[in-house]
Amino acid sequence: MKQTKISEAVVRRLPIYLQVLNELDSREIQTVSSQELGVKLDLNPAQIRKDLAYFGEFGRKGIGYDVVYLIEIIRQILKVNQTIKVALVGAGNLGHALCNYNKYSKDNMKITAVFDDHPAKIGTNINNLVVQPMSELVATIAEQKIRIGIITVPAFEAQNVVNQFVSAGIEGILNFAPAILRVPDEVRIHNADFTRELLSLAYYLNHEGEDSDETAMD
Amino acid sequence: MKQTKISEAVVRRLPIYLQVLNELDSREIQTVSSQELGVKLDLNPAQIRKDLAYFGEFGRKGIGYDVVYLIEIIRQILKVNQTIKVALVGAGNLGHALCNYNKYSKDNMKITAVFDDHPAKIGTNINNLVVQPMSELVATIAEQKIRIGIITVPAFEAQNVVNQFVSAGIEGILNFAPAILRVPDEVRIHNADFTRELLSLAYYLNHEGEDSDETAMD
DNA sequence: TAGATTGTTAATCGATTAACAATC
DNA sequence: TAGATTGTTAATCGATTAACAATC
Repeated sequence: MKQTKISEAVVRRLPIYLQVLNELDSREIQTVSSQELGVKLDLNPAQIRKDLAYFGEFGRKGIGYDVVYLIEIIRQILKVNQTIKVALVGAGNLGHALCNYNKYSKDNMKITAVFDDHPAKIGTNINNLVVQPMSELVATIAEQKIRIGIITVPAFEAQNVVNQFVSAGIEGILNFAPAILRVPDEVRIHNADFTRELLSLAYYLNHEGEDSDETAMD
Repeated sequence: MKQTKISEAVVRRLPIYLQVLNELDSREIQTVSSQELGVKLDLNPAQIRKDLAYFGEFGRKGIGYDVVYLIEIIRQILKVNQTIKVALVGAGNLGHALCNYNKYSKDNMKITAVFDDHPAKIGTNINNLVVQPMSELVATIAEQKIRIGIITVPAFEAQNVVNQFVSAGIEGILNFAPAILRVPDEVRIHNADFTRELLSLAYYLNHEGEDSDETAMD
């Protein structure tokens, strides 16, 4: 697998490819061209071919890509061909929601440890997992060799959880709290704060009638 | 407010600026420079200045930006200076979690209508809102003049909800279902599917020990 | 063979960064 | 006045797209 320097834009498209491919596979479609993928995803076919070509030659000229094979390849690239264990801190509604996703997910990412420091939560059951106190975080993460952590606590507690994750050796964090968090350079953090998404969505609402102009302009 | 063509990258940074500014404001800091914002957000100060300059001149040379004033300006740009009503479909755990965010949010985006077609859910209460059946979606959205919709149903039901949102005249959709959805050109859809985030995070895990090389290479 | 489609190079497009005059 | 910082132009960098030889 040749590996130069892959841009973040490329990496962010890989899970999307995986999603369509899974869909195609469940409909028992065996082969797909970059052209067809492009239509489905509103992407330029050349971009799709180029993205994949960073990692190797997976297609067949004149034919396209084998769906099952490409799924396997992208899983390998994303390192989710084996089960990846994930820890979650914050056993509220959102934490529950994410744990439940587990059951239906086709991906090999499983939440295998849940933590919360609220006494009422500790010891309760979420989807077959017992909620553990934060004091057990470091030991459990080490024991299970967990490398990814999810934060679903309120904003004011988020930085504290980040720090504990970092001490525990977590390498990647998915943060749902609406807060700006500091991590050391070697730890990666992705923000899934939905208020950001909502706010940027609001920007695109046209203000019709604002100056008595009803035309939808581009 | 001068308005050329604003790139999506710029729009996506505005909510982040708003977040830091709110934080600064709550700490009663009155003025901030692009330099300081850059440090906090790991962004180039020139980029921050340029982003803001697309919309007007809001800073003072030699001084920086007035925090309160800039918050107001960005709210105006994002069109969240008045309350924006949002509809949500899918009263499961995730739907509950998002409704609860409402209470604490400093943003002016409020979920004011919740829908679900599961008989056990209809009529129940979430955070002072009564869950309505889907049959009432069009009427309620028209009545409340709702323009943004959130989807928190399972993947296989998501496209159906999209279609109903579109018929109801919704202009922007925030989708949490792990599905690829089709919308007409005039409707905007943002995906908040957390599995995508998790998968791209997995890519960045180094594979130490894989070829007996423990060095963390950049 | 003719048609389709890949992988890849070159061209284009757009976004980020550097630099600096203006000015608080 | 000297120091700081903006708004903006020009330079750089990187990502997307077009084009096409190779080949199934």
